[in-house]
Amino acid sequence: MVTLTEENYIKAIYHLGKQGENNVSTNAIAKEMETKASSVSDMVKKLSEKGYADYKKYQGVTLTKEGKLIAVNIVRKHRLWEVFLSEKLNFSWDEIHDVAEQLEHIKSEKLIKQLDAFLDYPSHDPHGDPIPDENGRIQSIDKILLSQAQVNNICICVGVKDSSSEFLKYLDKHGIALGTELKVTNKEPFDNSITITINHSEFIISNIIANNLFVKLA
Amino acid sequence: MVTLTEENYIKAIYHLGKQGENNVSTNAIAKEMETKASSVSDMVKKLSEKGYADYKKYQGVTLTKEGKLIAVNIVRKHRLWEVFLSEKLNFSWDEIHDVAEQLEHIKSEKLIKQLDAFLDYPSHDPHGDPIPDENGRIQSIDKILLSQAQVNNICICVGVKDSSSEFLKYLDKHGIALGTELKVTNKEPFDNSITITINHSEFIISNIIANNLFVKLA
DNA sequence: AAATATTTTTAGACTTGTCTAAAAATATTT
DNA sequence: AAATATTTTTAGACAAGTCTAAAAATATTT
Repeated sequence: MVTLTEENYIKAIYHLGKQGENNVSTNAIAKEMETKASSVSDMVKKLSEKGYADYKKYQGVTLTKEGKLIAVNIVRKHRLWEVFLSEKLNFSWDEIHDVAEQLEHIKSEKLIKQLDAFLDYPSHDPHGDPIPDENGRIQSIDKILLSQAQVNNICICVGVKDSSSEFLKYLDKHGIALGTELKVTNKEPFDNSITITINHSEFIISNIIANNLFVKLA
Repeated sequence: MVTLTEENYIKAIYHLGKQGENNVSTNAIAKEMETKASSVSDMVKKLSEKGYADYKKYQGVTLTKEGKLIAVNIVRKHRLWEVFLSEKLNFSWDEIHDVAEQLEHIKSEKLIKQLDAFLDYPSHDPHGDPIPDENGRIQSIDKILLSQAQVNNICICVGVKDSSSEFLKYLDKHGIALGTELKVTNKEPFDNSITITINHSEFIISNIIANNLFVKLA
């Protein structure tokens, strides 16, 4: 049995360690979870004893195969619920996260299976992140940061790197959503700002924005 | 802030005390929650300190107005989720409860508001129990136990008293669902069994069944 | 109404997960 | 490579919620 707290630690290790591949430091986890390093030390020892993580004192922690499976399952649930909240209950980008964070811990295989079917087997969540399948497999798409696109490239917005409420609200305000098509009409070398055209109207976005928006080339 | 455990105790007191009106004994709560009386004693003291319950030592416990509001809100959430599971995710009567028991604790006003709208403001859950409105008001319907119906009464099934998995499966097997119309064709005084007709086919049900099925007169 | 049985409460212990403060290990400077 | 800084771990304490065992109150018998 995996407790709710354990699930949250496993999830944090998974995300901090790039899909659970990399080693993660105690402090990094403490920061992510807003707890103290001492609490992390205790928990990481526990996860290791339960076989969810490999851990040597002072050397950070990595998820085991079993730990990764748990993590990917939580991610699957989280993202399916995000689709539900967005598509069926009209939640906006920035309202989704907190609720999905609670819903992801509901335990019922059937629930997720049926929800998946009800939503017609979505492949990506509203932030453009891929939804792992029942076996934990993740299918990713060819995406680049908008800042890496070239002048005259035509791109489609497929995801965000920063999913903070502020950033999502910014995008909303400027009419940028998943699926929005845009053209890069200029890149300013001085401050790395980018001029883009959406629906024949042109505007300038800062490098910071361009660095947090994933697009694919059309 | 109401903890998950507190919510569960409040809910138990509410149900055991007939919509929170009656006084409930420590032992009754312990039995319902599958804990020990000593744990109940502690918690009931805490609920009373927090203003959710009135409690005098050795005299049992009653919900305050505030406690009742919390309870009715949980009931509302529980029943809305039951409708969702049943109507949208094709859960059967007997699979619903466990999952709804988890979902009822998710905290988000907006979630419940939107879910209510998404389900088109249902008035009753799949077991026939009324769904309290946003202000906690419960609208009940004129229902009687099937055992109280008279010979030749034509009735519509509107709810169950016992919602155990076994009972619900029994009903399913015999083609009895909410909304099913049936006619009482005979009552046997010896064992209080009842003969009913559904769709022109007649069969006999025991007094135990008739005592757990709510109907309204057509 | 005394004796017995049942219910309820208290006291003290245990678990999970948290914290602070101090000690130990590792990293970085100089 | 010694000194300093940072990270991580340990030790001990605390809160929530649970339990067992014993004491106190209430209910039921006889």
